[in-house]
Amino acid sequence: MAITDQSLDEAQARITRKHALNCHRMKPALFSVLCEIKEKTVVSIRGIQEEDPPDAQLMRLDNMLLAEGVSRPEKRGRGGSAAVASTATPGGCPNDNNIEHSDYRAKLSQIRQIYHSELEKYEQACCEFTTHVTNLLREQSRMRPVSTKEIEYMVGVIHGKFSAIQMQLKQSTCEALMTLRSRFLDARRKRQNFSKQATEVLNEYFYSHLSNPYPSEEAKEDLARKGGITVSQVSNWFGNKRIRYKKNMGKFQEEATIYTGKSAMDATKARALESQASCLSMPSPGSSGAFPLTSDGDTFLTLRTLAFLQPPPGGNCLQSQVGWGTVPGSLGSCGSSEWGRLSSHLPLLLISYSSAPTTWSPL
DNA sequence: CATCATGATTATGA
DNA sequence: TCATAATCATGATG
Repeated sequence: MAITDQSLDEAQARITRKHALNCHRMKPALFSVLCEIKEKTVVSIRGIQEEDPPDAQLMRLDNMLLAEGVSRPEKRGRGGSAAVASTATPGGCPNDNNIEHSDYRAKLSQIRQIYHSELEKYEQACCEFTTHVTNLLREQSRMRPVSTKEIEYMVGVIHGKFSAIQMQLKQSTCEALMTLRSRFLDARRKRQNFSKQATEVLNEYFYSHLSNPYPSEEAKEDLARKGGITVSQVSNWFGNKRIRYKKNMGKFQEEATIYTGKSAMDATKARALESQASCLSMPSPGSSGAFPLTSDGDTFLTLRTLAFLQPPPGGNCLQSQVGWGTVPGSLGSCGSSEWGRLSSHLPLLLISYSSAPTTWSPL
């Protein structure tokens, strides 16, 4: 902007005019007249506090922003009470565990950044405008009657306007959040088959722990790592697998032979074991279900144990399989034929499986 | 396009 | 809080 002589002159002129007015001998008279007029015309200024009611909506927005980790727990005075109320939800941190999508996080932080910079801008503008108006009114108060209450009122009005803008900002931020979220959820819902590696690893574990296919947290982590999937995916998989296996064991026989065969052959002593196992021949149908297993230990130990040991006393080893079903007597009906067929191919495996159906509840 | 397979979500119960 | 069972929705296949 060019500062011309002319503009300088004009400014100068304005200042002198003001000064002249202030010093004019008639000024006190003018002032009192203005006071009188005001007295008659002005409507009493109502209290400044009447912008509270529509806060329910604002609180909802605040809560959402806080829950999403967009707005921090907030130390500012304004709206502090709302923020306090919302801290009742302890999930302030984005520790949702399930939400680890990097894309999601990136977009979220982008939203957060925009939100904060906008918020700051508005606040700064609000401050500037407020001081500007205050100064203006103060200055004018020398010329005309302006009570401090009026100034406060104006400030309140300004704050009201700006908080309306803020609310709009919050609203649009929330909208952005919603769309982001829904997009993310959609993406999550979109199913993608696991890699061969993953299913392999999972199936191997499942079939070699058929007696108790409940991997511990560590085991899940291990499987997740090996399969390149998340722990919750492992959990999902096992949940689905257990129920579907139980529902239709026949359908899974082939798979079972593949995977248990695979893991069995991995062992160096597979051959020896097989011969041992075949020596056992078919345990009588009635007794097969009664073989207790040692917890969820590995199959081969179990096989060995089974091959050489009679059922140990106590027979409480199945306690960990309770979840697989609590009706011991159900074996004969639902399990035996399946196991029989399976075992005709792999006598050795029959034993490792034999404990599983014993504990399954009938369908 | 119909159908099955399968990963994810939801409702429910212990 | 976890497991189960049912269900949803999509991917794969013929």
